[in-house]
Amino acid sequence: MTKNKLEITDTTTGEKIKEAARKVFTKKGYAATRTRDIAEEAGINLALLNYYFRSKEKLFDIVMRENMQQLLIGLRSVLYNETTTLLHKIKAIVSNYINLLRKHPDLPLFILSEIKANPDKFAMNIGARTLLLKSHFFKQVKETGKGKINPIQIIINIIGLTVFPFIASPLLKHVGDLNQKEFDALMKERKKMIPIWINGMLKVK
Amino acid sequence: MTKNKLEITDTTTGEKIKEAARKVFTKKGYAATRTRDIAEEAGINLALLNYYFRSKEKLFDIVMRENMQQLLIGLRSVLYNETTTLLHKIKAIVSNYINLLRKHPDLPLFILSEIKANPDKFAMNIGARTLLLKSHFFKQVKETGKGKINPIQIIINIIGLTVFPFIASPLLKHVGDLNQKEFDALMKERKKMIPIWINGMLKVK
DNA sequence: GTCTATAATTCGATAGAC
DNA sequence: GTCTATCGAATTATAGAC
Repeated sequence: MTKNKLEITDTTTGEKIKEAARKVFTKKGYAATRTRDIAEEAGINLALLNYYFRSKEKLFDIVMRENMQQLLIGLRSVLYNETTTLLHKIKAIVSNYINLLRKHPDLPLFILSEIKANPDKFAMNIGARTLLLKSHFFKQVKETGKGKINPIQIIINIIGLTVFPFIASPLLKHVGDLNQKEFDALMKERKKMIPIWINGMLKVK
Repeated sequence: MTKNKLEITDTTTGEKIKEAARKVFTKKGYAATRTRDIAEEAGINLALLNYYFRSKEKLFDIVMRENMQQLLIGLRSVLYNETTTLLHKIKAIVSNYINLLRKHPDLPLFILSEIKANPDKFAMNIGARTLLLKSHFFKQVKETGKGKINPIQIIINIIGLTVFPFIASPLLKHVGDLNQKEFDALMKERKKMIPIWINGMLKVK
């Protein structure tokens, strides 16, 4: 939730290639990406790409690892803070992720597609699981819902309400007849509304 | 919301190939799919696939068109029914889509990925837009929210809460430590809960 | 209609000069 | 480190026999 690694503009050749790879992979997915496109985007030669990263797959793994880290950076400090209210945490999570996704709208669809395409590669360390399940945040959700609602459902809703519009943006823009500016305004409004909606879910019934 | 075209088991060779193509395309995406895989899945030869459908892309277009239709079948009759309440419509939409997605969980991620990869190909007829915007359902959402809430936000939420868990299921199963059976139980529960949550959103604030 | 064999192309990766 | 040129594998598509 702090600094944005995806925006560092390093000038070394290796970094130039990685940034080009991130851009092309994220836009087209692993299978549809040609290493030639990455080389062109980076303004270097195809051979040089293999010189630096040995193979398409190794380059992909590095880029993807950094993408995942990007999404988790700062999350722990929010989830495990024992001095803030649940509502405060929800506001922080939603607001920070919407800010991030407005800068990198292709990220979630890309990551979820690649996880589905290769679940074993992302057979994540138990850490990702415990990060959520052992957190103070999770306890707060459980307590606030007090047996009336499965906390997992609330987690799904927070993430879904936040992330889904970016995943479906081409569709939403079309059926909702929205241009980029209007879409962006909707996302800004959601930063305010999602915590209110979630709060309602925790009290309903 | 009625019959399920994806489940028709036609015995003609053309249909066998189409069903195999749907299965492989949906699982792996267009770029990662090899026509050889489709042929093998269909139990026929690679040459025969081209004999029937001329090219990988033409076969894909046909399958995708049917997939999209599948998602819209029966929707019009719900959206334009002037005799049912808004809550009743929401229940019908959510329940029917969750039922469909439990049978075809890969469908949304596949379709949204391919739309993003090739937005021009899906430059849909104005029909898809007006189907929603001119509907009685949309009027009801607008009225019920009475200026306090943008109806588009509510639409996003209905679809997002319904579809997102299927898009993110590999991730959810991992971080939530859920097996398929538990995941399925959550989705069943959401059929009941989503209309309640949406109802809360329409009254809040 | 269905098959085997192969042409034609694309793409990841490497050899080798500078 | 960086380039040009090319190899070799994979893949779509087709030719031609049955």
